[in-house]
Amino acid sequence: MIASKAAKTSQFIIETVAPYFNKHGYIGTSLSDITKATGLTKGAIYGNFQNKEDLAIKAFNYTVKTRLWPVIEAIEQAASGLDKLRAVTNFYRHYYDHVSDYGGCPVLNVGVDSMNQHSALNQRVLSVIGKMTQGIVEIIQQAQDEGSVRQDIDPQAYAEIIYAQIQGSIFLSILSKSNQNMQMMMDHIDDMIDKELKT
Amino acid sequence: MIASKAAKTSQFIIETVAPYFNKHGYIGTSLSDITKATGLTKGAIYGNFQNKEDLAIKAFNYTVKTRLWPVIEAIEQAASGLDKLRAVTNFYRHYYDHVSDYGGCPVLNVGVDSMNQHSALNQRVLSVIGKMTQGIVEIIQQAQDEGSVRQDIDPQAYAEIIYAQIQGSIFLSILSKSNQNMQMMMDHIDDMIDKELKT
DNA sequence: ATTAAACTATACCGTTCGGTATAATTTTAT
DNA sequence: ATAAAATTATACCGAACGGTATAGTTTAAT
Repeated sequence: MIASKAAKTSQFIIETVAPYFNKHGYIGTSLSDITKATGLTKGAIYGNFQNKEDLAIKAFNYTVKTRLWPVIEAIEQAASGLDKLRAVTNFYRHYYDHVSDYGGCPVLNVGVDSMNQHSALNQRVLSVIGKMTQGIVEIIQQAQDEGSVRQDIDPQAYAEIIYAQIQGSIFLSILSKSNQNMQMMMDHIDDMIDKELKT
Repeated sequence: MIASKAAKTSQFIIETVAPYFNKHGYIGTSLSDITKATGLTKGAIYGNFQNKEDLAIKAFNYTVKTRLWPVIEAIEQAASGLDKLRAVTNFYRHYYDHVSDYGGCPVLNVGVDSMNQHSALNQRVLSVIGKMTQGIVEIIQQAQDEGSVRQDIDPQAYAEIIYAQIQGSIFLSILSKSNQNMQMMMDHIDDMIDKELKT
């Protein structure tokens, strides 16, 4: 048994409802939406998941995996710290097309959706944000070790600035249904790296 | 009759439910939440508003008024274009404390909440974003007229960059329940004005 | 072929949803 | 004092909500 029937069904449910949760939020996604989208019955859903929140968390994890892992792969393929920074901005240059059909950015959507709750979803999105920021921190540190970024730069501070700039441009781009703002922001971040970070 | 009873009640309802809508979103705010918060009955609510959406829009407008008008007043009190730009960053330096008890930024919250719908609320938030951006455009143009900002700067492009940076830092600050990110970002925008925009 | 697992079909639970209706009461304006 | 306006109290509507239960059927593994 390489993959049990149940495991395959669970995966099918997750993949099917993930964009729905991303588009309409937790409350906005009803069980009838879920059964309608999957063509399965409530029995099948509750046979594979504890409850709605359990499914929502696994759907969020899957969305993060498919929408954000490509940037990690792009980073890994780059060798130098500076090239890794370029890989980040180049990834987000195409991010709008990467998530627009999917209902937008999962970090932004679930972040705002769970903003005033202390739910498991809220913890998960905070964890993702922390890991993304930490990833940028380590890239900047690597570039410093390689001597291509100034030593007096605070990696944590710049990582947070860069990630905030990315998320802000995501917000405006997706709301206005145009990748223009994202493109401009990525150019701006590239400029900032050249003018402020580089030795 | 300076203010009719109905007008006062309508205003009372709006002011009472506005933070609730801001915190929990449109679907997340039920009519029983509304009656419970106001101490009024459904009859009173539907006597003063057409329906739930009508109330939600008026609550959003009120929230925008109280949370965002202060920045407009601060801008008006500044004389030069450069001082007006400083007024913007100084306003957002205190924005976290200004909105944290209120459930966060109305533009961000309603923007994401209505992102995948073409509702009246979505149109309203797009309009607010357009006006905020246009306001920054005109400030940059004024500074250019005054000779304090370079002529080759594109006001529209920089206004959008600045507003995206602001919204991104709002997102991260409110999610992490700390104004640190906002403070850093406002410093960064001030630096950018000094180094890139100034003549 | 047999057994266990997976899923369907269906009915149901109590609760809440947004919204309507209406009579009775209170408040306001004149 | 009176009429008009505003609000309460209350019951109700059909629909949907998340979740549970169970008998029957299909599918998969051995």
